[in-house]
Amino acid sequence: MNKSGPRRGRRPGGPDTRVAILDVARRRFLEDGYHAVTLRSIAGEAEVDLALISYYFGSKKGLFGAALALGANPAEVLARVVAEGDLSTFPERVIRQVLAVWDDPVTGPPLLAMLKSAIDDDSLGGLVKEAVEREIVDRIAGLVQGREARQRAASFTTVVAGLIATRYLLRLEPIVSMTADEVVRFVSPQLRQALRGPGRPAPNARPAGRPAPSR
Amino acid sequence: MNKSGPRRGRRPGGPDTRVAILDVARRRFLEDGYHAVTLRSIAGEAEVDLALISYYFGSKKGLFGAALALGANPAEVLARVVAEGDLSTFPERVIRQVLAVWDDPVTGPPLLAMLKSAIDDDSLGGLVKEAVEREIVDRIAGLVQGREARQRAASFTTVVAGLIATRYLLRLEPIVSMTADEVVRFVSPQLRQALRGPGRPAPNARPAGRPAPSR
DNA sequence: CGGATTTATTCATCACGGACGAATTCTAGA
DNA sequence: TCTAGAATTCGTCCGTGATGAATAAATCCG
Repeated sequence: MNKSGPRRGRRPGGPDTRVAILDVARRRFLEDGYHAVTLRSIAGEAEVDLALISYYFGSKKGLFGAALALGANPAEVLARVVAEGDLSTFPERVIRQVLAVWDDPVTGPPLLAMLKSAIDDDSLGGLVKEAVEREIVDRIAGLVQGREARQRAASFTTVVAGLIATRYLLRLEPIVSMTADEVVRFVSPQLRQALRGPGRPAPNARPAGRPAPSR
Repeated sequence: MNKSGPRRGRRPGGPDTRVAILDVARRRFLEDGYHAVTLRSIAGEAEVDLALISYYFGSKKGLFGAALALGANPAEVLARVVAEGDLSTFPERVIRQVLAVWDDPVTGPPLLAMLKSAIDDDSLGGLVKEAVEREIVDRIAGLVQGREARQRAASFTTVVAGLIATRYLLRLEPIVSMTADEVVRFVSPQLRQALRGPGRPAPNARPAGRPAPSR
């Protein structure tokens, strides 16, 4: 009966609400993906009023961004891989590292969620694109050093992107069910080939043969 | 004031409603992507009552599936590519075909939208995944014929997926700005390598060096 | 200490989207 | 012609993200 007590207004105690929300949000987003998660469910789980989310983060996207800003950026991972070992084993090391990170149940889902949301939201996509260009392609290009380094680095990135796309985004068989060793065995030759680059630069020399099927 | 006339009920004339809906739906989905399109807007544009969509297709997803079942499926494209020419030029032909379709301002965007939609909705992703496995991987596997054909076909698919992911999904430089010829030059070696497969099966032989960074 | 201000919280709604069920009317088949 | 089913419309439900007003605690400042 007691309709009582102060209902509205600030509740006593320190405002750790913000981090509570962020905490729950991060976990939920990474578990279930952006669209599947509802703000109400986050608010409920964090034992917080729905409006507080808007209050602190403005919008669902804002919350998502804030939640993802925490930890796990791929650039560091690459940096580590690049740093250790020499160029001859680079492809294998990259694949193993990619698999280690993406297969890991704690680091994988965040990356996946980030990637997915970057894909369906163009503004986020732009950020990812630039980060990848700057932190990955340019870095690899610096490594390979030779003519057409940037294109070769990009080819390399393309193959890695394909691996990620098929194994984690699309979950394509038989890629998904391959062991790490198998993936290394089947994919590293392509990476190596990419680094090596196409045979002769052939700036405009078209030896003979077909003049490139004109379309 | 005449509130009049028969309002409810079946309207006279042949029921071409179903295809009308499908028509609009297809275009809209491919233009704007799954989430951005609302059933109400489709109904409006098709000059049809909202409930008719449920009536005919059950749900939004049902409509999406039905809309995509129509035409422009990549399987046919592959089939055409596979049919003509011999295996030695297969990689180049695939790349050129992929570029032709995805760069085309009329066929490209639809595919892109479809892909994006499939990525952020898992149930749709499942459909795409199965289609790709069945129509692409298995088909290529049938072509290459040899040991580990399926894995080699999958590797091939991975490289193609990478190309699509970087050039169209992520729009990564310098991939996006390459001409078709450049793409062919830089990517086809990897495709060829993928078809060839890794050198020796090497079931458990690990030459020497480090025993694969254990984690 | 005591008001004024800022910060945190709750409640009440809004507008919109998808889905459904009941009612209605037309078409087709016996 | 009578009747079963197909096609169509309306009204409504429920869940979603977002926002504004009201309220109360915390903080600042003299």
